[in-house]
Amino acid sequence: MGVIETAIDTIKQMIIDGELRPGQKLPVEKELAEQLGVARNTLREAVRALIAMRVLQTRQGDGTYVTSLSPDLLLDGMSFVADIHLDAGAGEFLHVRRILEAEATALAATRIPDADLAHLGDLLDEAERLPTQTTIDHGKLVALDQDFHSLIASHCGNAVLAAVIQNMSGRTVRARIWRGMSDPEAVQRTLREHRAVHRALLARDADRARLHAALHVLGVEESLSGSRPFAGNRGDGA
Amino acid sequence: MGVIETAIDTIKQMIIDGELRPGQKLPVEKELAEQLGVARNTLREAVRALIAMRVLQTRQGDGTYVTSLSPDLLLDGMSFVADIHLDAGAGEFLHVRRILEAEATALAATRIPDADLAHLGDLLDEAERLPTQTTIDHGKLVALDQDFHSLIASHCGNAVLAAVIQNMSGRTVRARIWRGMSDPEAVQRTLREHRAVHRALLARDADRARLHAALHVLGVEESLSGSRPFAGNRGDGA
DNA sequence: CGAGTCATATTCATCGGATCAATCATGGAG
DNA sequence: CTCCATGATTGATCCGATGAATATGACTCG
Repeated sequence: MGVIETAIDTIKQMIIDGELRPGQKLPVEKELAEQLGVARNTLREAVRALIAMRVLQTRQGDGTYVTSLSPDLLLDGMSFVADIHLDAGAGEFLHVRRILEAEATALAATRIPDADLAHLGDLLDEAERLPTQTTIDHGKLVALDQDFHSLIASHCGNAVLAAVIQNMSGRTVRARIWRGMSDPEAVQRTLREHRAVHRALLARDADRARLHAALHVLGVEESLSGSRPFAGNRGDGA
Repeated sequence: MGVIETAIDTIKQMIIDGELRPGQKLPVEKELAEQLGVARNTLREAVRALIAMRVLQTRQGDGTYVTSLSPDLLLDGMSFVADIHLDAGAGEFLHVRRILEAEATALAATRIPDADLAHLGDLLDEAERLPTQTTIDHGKLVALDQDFHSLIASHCGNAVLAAVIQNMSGRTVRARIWRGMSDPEAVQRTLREHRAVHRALLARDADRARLHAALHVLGVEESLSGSRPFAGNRGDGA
């Protein structure tokens, strides 16, 4: 195994063993490099890898710190994975999202505060006020959609579950889904499904919430796979 | 944003845009560095970060290549996240695993080939033959456990789902779970649950398989949270 | 002519050092 | 005591050099 890989694993193990704790400052580059027996430049590449996976964080002029290591932070690299598989694996990601989101919505039914339920209603109101005749403001719709699902997931009582859902469909995927809804009717149907989920949550009915959430994601899956094979096949060219 | 972050995102975007495809060779370090307008060492740190997330792969003396980008490859960094949260968030990871594994097992009930069903039976036979009286071979049990669940998940027909499940509990987590089973009875119970899942799969009964899989993971959750608060609290010392 | 072998070139891996930039700590001025 | 300037600390970026692994092409031998 390469020197850098070894350095990465050593630092990882120091964290797993509790030798390095969240928020703690690491030794300065020069010192840590000597401690691990590698050159400073080599250590930097190891640290850089851990920064990329949100394990470490550096502040120039100050030092290098261990992040909070919270699941939502560490799992947010997954959205890139989802983005890469726009073409082939989008359906598989959506299927996982359907499974998780159904359960998370059911869990949220008995956990989400009234204030946030009201806020969900506001989001739906805002989405429905957007003009859907000719020019659909996809950017705004995507943002509202993301807020809607994100707010529900965040109240499922499980931070890991919420984080995985959040990252199961990255920005690119979500944007593409809404962009595919050139048909205003499809947009309306999606908003109706959101309403149904909201009503189930208002009734604090976990089973109904689960069903409507699953149905909603399933609708997206089917609209992607079956309906319009013409949508966006730009092939491989530029 | 830093120079390196920019370089990372640029390469990422090149992949998302299809400019770089799986298996394709990147320009040599010197050339790519000039193309991105950074020093070679800086580019190396960007490449190193992408290597850490399994997006790129280098072969000394040959070049740098884009990996297959398959979900199981890209998602396997998640196991480290699970390993980090041994103490606090183990239950939350297990809950997600329960949700996903129940569904994956149900899906596998109608998809797994007969040959693999037989192989599952062999794994269970082998586990039951292990002596459980005094010295429990945890390493072997962990390996068999991992093989059992992994084989089922791999036949759910969804590579993303299988990959997420696979990484939802890393090696460290799984080892700790089994190590916690100092009671031979707990081991026996776990093996009985495996048998139940296997029987449901043999009967090609998706509903039964889903229930038994969920119950199995739930049992692990409950044994971790409720039963023995004395287990392994070595605190923060060495 | 074909297969195996070896020298060479290419490429990444690692290292050490140099310079710049951001932040912090210290001490003095008001 | 507060505010600000200055130097010290630390990471960011860059450059160049050497080592190690691989591929490529030429060469030899059968």
